[in-house]
Amino acid sequence: MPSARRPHAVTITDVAREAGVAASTVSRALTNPDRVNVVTREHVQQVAARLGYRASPAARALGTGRTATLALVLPDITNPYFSGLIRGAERQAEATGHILVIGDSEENARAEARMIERLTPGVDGFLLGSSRLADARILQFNAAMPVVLVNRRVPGVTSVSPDQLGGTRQIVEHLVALGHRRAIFLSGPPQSWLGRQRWAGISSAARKHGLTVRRLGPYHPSVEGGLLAGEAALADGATAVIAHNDLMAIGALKRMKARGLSVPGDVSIVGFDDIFGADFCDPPLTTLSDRTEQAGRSAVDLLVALAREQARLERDAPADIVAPTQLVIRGSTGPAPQPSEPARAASP
Amino acid sequence: MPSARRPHAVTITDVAREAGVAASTVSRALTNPDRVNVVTREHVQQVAARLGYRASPAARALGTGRTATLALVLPDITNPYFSGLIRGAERQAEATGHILVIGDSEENARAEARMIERLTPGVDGFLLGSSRLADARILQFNAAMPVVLVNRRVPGVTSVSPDQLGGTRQIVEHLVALGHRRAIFLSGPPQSWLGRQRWAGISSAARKHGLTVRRLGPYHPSVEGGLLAGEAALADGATAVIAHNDLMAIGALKRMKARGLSVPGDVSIVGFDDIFGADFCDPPLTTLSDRTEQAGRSAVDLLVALAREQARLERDAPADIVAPTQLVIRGSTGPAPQPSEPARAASP
DNA sequence: TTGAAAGCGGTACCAA
DNA sequence: TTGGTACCGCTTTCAA
Repeated sequence: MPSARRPHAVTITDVAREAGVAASTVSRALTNPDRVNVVTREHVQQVAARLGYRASPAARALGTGRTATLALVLPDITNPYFSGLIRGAERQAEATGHILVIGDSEENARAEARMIERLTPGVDGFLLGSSRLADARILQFNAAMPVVLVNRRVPGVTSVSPDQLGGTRQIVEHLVALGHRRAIFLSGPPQSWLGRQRWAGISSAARKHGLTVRRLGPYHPSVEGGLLAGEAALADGATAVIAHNDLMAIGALKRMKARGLSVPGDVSIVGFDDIFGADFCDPPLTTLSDRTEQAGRSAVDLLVALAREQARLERDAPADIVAPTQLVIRGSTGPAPQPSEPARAASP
Repeated sequence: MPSARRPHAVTITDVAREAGVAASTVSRALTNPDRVNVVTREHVQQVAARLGYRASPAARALGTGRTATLALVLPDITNPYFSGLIRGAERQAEATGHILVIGDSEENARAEARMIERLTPGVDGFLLGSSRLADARILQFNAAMPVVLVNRRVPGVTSVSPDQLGGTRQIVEHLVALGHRRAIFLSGPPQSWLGRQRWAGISSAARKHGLTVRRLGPYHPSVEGGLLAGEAALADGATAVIAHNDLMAIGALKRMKARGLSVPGDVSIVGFDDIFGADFCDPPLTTLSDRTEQAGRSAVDLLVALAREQARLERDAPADIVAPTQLVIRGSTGPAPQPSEPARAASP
C-alpha cells in the first residue's frame, strides 16, 4: 500500500518562517488579531494570504476540542419536506463558519442512534430533525453533546418545532366549516412526535367542534404508504381524510382518483408540510405549512450558541421555539357531500 | 470566555492503561489487527469496547493526512432532482466508512469555488454535482484533490453522467412520432453542462428528423424560471416545448394552464430528470429519467478509490461512467394539434 | 510481537 | 507584544 500521506499544503510554520516571526505569533495574528501588533498582524496576514495558507481543521480540532462541524440527522433525506431544513441549516452553518455533515437514519431509531454515535467524535453538536428516538435516548445524547431538536419537543432539550396545536385547530375548523362530520386521520410512524402531536391536536379540536375522527395506521410516511392508507380510508365512509403528511396525502389522493372518487367532491383531503408538489398535484393540496428553512436557520443558531457555552449554563433553561403554522387552502378540500351519496368507491 | 476544552471522551491511552499495553499496541490492535498477537488483540478490543472507545477523527486525520470525509457540492440542495444523489452518496459514504459533508453553491460558480476552497483542508475529495465551474477551474481543483464529477464530463476528470445523447434522441423521436414539426427548447443556466448537452443532442436529433427547434432563454432552472419561460414560449407558436428540467417544465405547465391552453391538446411539454412530482402534476409530465441514487453511489465509489490511490496512478485514465436514461411517457405529450388551430394563448 | 518516541499542525500558557 | 514550548490523540517508524 503506497497510501502516502498527503501533507497539509501550507502550514503555520511555513508562514512563520516566511514572515520572520514565531508560529505562535502567526496563530494569534490569524485567530486573535487584537492580541498582536498592528504592523506584525498585517504583515503576517499578507504573507499568509500570499502563500495561500489555510488552517488545518484537524490540527485545530485536536488542539481545541472543537471541530467547527455540525451534524444534521434526518429520517429521510429524500422527503422534500426536509429540503428547506437542509438548506436553512447549511446556509446558517456556513454563515457561522461551520461545516454541515448530513446523515440519513431511514426512519429507524436504531440507525439514528448509530449514526449519532458514529458522528459524535467529529462534530460540535447535533441537529436532530424529526428524531425517531425515545425521549430517554435523546436526553442521554443531550447530556453528552449539544443537541437541538427540530420538529420535536423533549423537556430539557433545546428545540424548534412548528405549532401543531394551532395548526390542527385550523384544519378541524376548516373541515367543520365545510360541513364535514366524520373524518379519518391516517397516521404515520408511531415514533413521530409530530405525528402524535397532530393526532392529539386533531382529537382535541374535533371534540370541541363535534367532529368524529377515527385514526387509521400506522403507515409509512411516504407516497407508497399513502396509497395503502387511502385504500383503507375508502372502507370507512368518512367525508374527510387528514393524512400524517403531504407525501401520504398525495398517495391517498392518487388512490382515491384511481378508485374513481372525486376529490373534493366525494372526499376532502388535507395534508401537513406544504411540500414541493403540494401546489400542483391534482387537485392541489390543502395543507398545513410551516417555514422549514427558517427553522433550520434558527436551529443552527441555537446549536452554535450551545456549543459555545460548552458548560451546562445555557442548557439549564433550554430554548423552545414554537414556530407559527398556516393552513394553505387549495383544491383538495370542499363542502361535504350530501349524506345520501356516501363517499364510497365504485365496486371493483 | 470560559470556552473550556471538551476533552475527547476515552482516548487510546486510557485503553492502553486499562489493557496493560502500550498505546501503539492499542492503535495496531484496532486498525491493523493482523500485526498483533491474537490474544493481545482480542483483549485490547474487548477493553476498548468496554470503555466505549471511539477514535478521534481529528487526531487520526492529523497523523495520517486523511479525514475519511467526502464533500458533496450542489448548485441547489432543494431541487428534488438532487435528493436521490444526496441519498445515494450518503449511503455509500457510510458504507465505505466515510462522512459526507454537503455544500450548496446556489447556482453560482464563484460560490462553488469558495465552497470547495473552504472545504478542501477538511476532506479527502469532492463530489461535484452539476458543477457550474469552468472546465479550467475544475481541472485545477482536480490537480490538487481527488474529484468526481456528476452530471458533467471534463476530459481528464473522473465522472458519472446520464446519457444525454440517447435521451434527447428518444425525446425528439417521441415528438416527431406524435406529428410535431416545431418545438421550443427552454434553456437553463449557460453554465450547466447538462443543459448544453441537451441542446446539442436535441438540435442534432431534430435535424435528423426534420423537426424545427428554437431555443429560448437562459432561464433560472426553477419553477419560477419555468413560469417565465412558459410565457415566452407562448409567443412562438410551436406545438411542443422541451424544458431544461422538470422544475421548469412544471412552471411552464402551470403557465400554459393559467393562460387557458390545454396540455397536451394545444402544446406538449417534455422535461428532464423525472423528479418527485413529475408523476402527479396535471397532466403528469413526460420526462427523461435517470437513476440519480445509483449515480451517487457510483460516484462515491470512484471517489473513494481515487482518494486511496492518492498518487496520480488512477487519475491518468479517469473513469467516465455514462449511465442510461429512459424517456418516461406520461400525459403532458400528445399528438400535435392541427395547423388550423394554432397553439396560442387567448388574448389577454 | 511489542514498546518508546517522534511527529502531524495548531493553540495556549508562561516568560521574557 | 512576542517567542518558546508543552500538549491534543493517533499513527508510524525504529528498536528491542
